[in-house]
Amino acid sequence: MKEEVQKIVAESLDVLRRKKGLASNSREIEITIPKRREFGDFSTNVAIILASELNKKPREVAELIIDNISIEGRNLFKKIEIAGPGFINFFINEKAITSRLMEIERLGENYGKCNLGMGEKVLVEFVSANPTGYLHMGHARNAAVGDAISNILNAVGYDVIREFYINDIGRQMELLGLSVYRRYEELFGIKKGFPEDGYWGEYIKDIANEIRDKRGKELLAEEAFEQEAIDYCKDYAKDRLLGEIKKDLNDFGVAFDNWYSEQNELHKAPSEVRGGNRIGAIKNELMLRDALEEKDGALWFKASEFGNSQDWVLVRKDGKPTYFFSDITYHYDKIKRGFKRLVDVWGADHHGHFSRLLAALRALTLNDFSLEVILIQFVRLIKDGQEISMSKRAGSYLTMREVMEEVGRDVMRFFLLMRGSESHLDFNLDLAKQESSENPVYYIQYAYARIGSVLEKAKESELSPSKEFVNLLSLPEEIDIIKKLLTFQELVRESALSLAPHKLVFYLQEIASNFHVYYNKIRIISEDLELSLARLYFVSCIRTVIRNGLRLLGITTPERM
RNA sequence: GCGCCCAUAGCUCAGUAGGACAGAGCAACGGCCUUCUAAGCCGUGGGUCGGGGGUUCGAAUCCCUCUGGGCGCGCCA
Repeated sequence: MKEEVQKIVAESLDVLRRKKGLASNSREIEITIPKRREFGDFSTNVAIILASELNKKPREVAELIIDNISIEGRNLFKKIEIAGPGFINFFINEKAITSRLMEIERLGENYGKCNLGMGEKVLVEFVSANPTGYLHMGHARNAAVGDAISNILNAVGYDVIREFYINDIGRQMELLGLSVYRRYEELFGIKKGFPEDGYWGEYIKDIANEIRDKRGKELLAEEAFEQEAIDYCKDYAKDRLLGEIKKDLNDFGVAFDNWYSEQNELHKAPSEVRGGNRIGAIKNELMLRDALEEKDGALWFKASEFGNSQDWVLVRKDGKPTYFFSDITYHYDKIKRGFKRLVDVWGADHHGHFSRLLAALRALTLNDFSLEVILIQFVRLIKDGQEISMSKRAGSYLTMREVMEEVGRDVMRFFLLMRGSESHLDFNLDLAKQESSENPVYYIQYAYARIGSVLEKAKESELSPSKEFVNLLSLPEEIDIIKKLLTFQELVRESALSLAPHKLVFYLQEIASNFHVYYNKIRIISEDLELSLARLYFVSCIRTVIRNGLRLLGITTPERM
């Protein structure tokens, strides 16, 4: 509807341009929905903007624009006003509004979708947690946001691939293996001292126990020969923990299209580019571009020559590549796989990584791509009004699974999506556990279920929603809700453009609230048959929007509550 | 020290490609179930948009500066 208003104003400007030779402005005409009812359904500031260019008074310009609006345009509006410093306010005809319900009904599940992305491939990488422990609430937030963004991008016409990068090689994995092995030794009374920067969590002991149950004391070895045993522990623990991660995410309702193993894809897989493995190929590429330098026995990327603040090590003294190097190769590979648009969801503590990664990709002379990184701020868990402290290394943290079991998947997803990613998020366990109106998830789901219940009731009396009488919908509540329903498509687009699912959350809360108010005030099924049919049609459209919105967030829509 | 993020009602946060008297939820208090689900609704209060400058017809939104928080600045990831 907004586009139509925009078009009408644009046409008027065209006419003016021809008649009066007004200076053309290439700027897009801004149409907004005013906050205040007195300012109409749509408003534009073009007259104010143009006034200074034309050296006329804004209100005079506004009058000219209004005078040249087409007949067709006039039919859409009930009233057009000039207000304040020169805003033009448009008031839409009620009939034009109610008839739009048909579009919602016709599109059904597709209402809200569009073809903005035109089928372009997008790779959304998220969670990508190291398989060294259980997922915690930070990962959960990352998962909820990454998944919702994927859904939203998909809805606006992108071809989305969800990918999880498995960091299954490197120092942290070595530490994991060693930690498990030391715990294993302890089971046989051998105490060699636990690595200070190892993994201290209780789950390491559990894994050690499992290994003992499987292999007995077979793995015990003299210090000089223990590497093989440590490797075994490492692989065993990795498989175990990755299995847990996959299970958690699956139970959370996140389905990755691709699990990308660093070890298999970057170290083992041969490179398509110039022989060797992928990571080796990147080294060659960077060498050719004179971006590398040997120093102190390590290999450095001269990032400072590519716009970053300092140089970084790519290959350690011991010959092993750093995480940075792997990540460069990984992102290079993403682009080579045909993705021109990359979206990464990271924990906020990784923000420093972004510019150096860009510098490296630039050094590789990759230009035709975009990398958008969503930095997720931390989650604080609040229980009994108190913050629960968490430390991954020490192993003292509430896992994603524990919280999910306590509050349920829908509540968890919703709470994690309630805030903008750049805001710290307080996850209030006390509120999350409440099954009442104070819990916003239930509030929205309840609106959905209530509508379903009304439709059921109607069915019993053999009434079914009908578009035939939508013109009877004339209460201000009805008109207002329909107007809001009609902004859904644009809202989805906006959420996609800003990669911000929380906008959808707020929208759904408003729609649900509007419906509950309406429900309490207005009888849907009444003596008036035609009006009843129209209202049933109306509420079923509300239900469609709530359903489509919740689906994008990955939240279920229970038929009964 | 340098860099990034944040600061809006008692609490948790929306609103930031500038727009017309600043919003929601929670918390507090008082009401509403013989009528389509009370996981609901109605009513009441509550803010120098961290401080100070600047740009603009117009600033919570843009620029500068200060203050107070969080995070980063590894041959960890």
